[in-house]
Amino acid sequence: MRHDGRLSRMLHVLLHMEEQKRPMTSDEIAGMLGTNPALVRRTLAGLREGGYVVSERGHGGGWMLGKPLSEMTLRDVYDAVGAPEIFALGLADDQPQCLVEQAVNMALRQSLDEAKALLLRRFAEIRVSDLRDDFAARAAALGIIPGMSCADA
Amino acid sequence: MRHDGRLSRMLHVLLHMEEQKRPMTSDEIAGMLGTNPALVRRTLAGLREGGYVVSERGHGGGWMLGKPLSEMTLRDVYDAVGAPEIFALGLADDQPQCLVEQAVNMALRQSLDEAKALLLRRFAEIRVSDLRDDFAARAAALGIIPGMSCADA
DNA sequence: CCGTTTCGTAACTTATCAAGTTTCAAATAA
DNA sequence: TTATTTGAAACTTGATAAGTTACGAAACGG
Ligand code: FES
Ligand code: FES
Repeated sequence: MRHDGRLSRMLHVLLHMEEQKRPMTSDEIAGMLGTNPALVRRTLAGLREGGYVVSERGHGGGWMLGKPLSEMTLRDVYDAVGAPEIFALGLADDQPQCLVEQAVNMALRQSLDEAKALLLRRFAEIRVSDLRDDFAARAAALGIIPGMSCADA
Repeated sequence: MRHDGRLSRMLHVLLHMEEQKRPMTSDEIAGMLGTNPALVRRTLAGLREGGYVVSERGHGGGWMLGKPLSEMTLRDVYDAVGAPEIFALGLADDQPQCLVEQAVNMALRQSLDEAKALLLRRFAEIRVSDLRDDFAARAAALGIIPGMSCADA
């Protein structure tokens, strides 16, 4: 199944945004992600509504962090990109007449809901700044100087 | 995102199959599920390989259970339908050069893997016969006679 | 044997939706 | 004014589960 990479992409962008003190344009970000600026605007628009980033138009404009990475959890970002569907697995029919199918749905829903709750709980425990810190620690251990490392950027 | 209903559908079929002692044709099953016989054959083929159902061709042929529902778990059925992708959420790039993106991937993978492990553990704990029992108990409590209740069937 | 039923399988079409693309208006700064 | 950059709408593309069509093979009845 085709998957939804919005959360993944936005986390990547936020981390790079912190490194750059200046505003980043949608074009720059699109180049980084290997995608296009319209998609970047579309997706970052959600983060702007939550105050996680701010945008400015015109000369010297672009996108900057709206608050420190330590004040955003993965859950916040997940919600900001529209709380996309988590599971590819689904029910054949949400409101079936068939009592047998209702029993199937009930059991599957319960297991899926548990897994979803666990995932969102984990997301709420992880600050975006934790990703940066983990990364910095690992890079330091390898003797690598942190920073942009993408061929596209 | 479009979701994968194979597990859900196959559980539904297995439960109905137990009620009927005679073989059920792909056409009957397709009518039940509101789908078509080719899809039924395609999906049940996986269950046949695991011995969960058996099929017979020709006059009076069709599909029957290959073992009792108490000897199949949801995990077994999940595997038999091809262990489909569980998550709609995915990574933008599985093997990125960018160290920042690697950090994002690592964090997301860990959370997703935990949720997946929990889900599959739950699936392994639930026997298909448990669904039938739950259903029967609830139906009895409501004073409903268990059996086919689908308008299509 | 022959005709019917039913699965087995492959090839093709459809529906869906995130992602990609195009386009232009509006705002901002030089 | 002119160049830059976001904002937003409309449209196309790509991927794939599901749906469809078609025909062969097997089993059975007569
Ligand atoms: S995209 Fe992360 S380093 Fe360029
Ligand atoms: S499909 Fe379950 S009762 Fe008909």
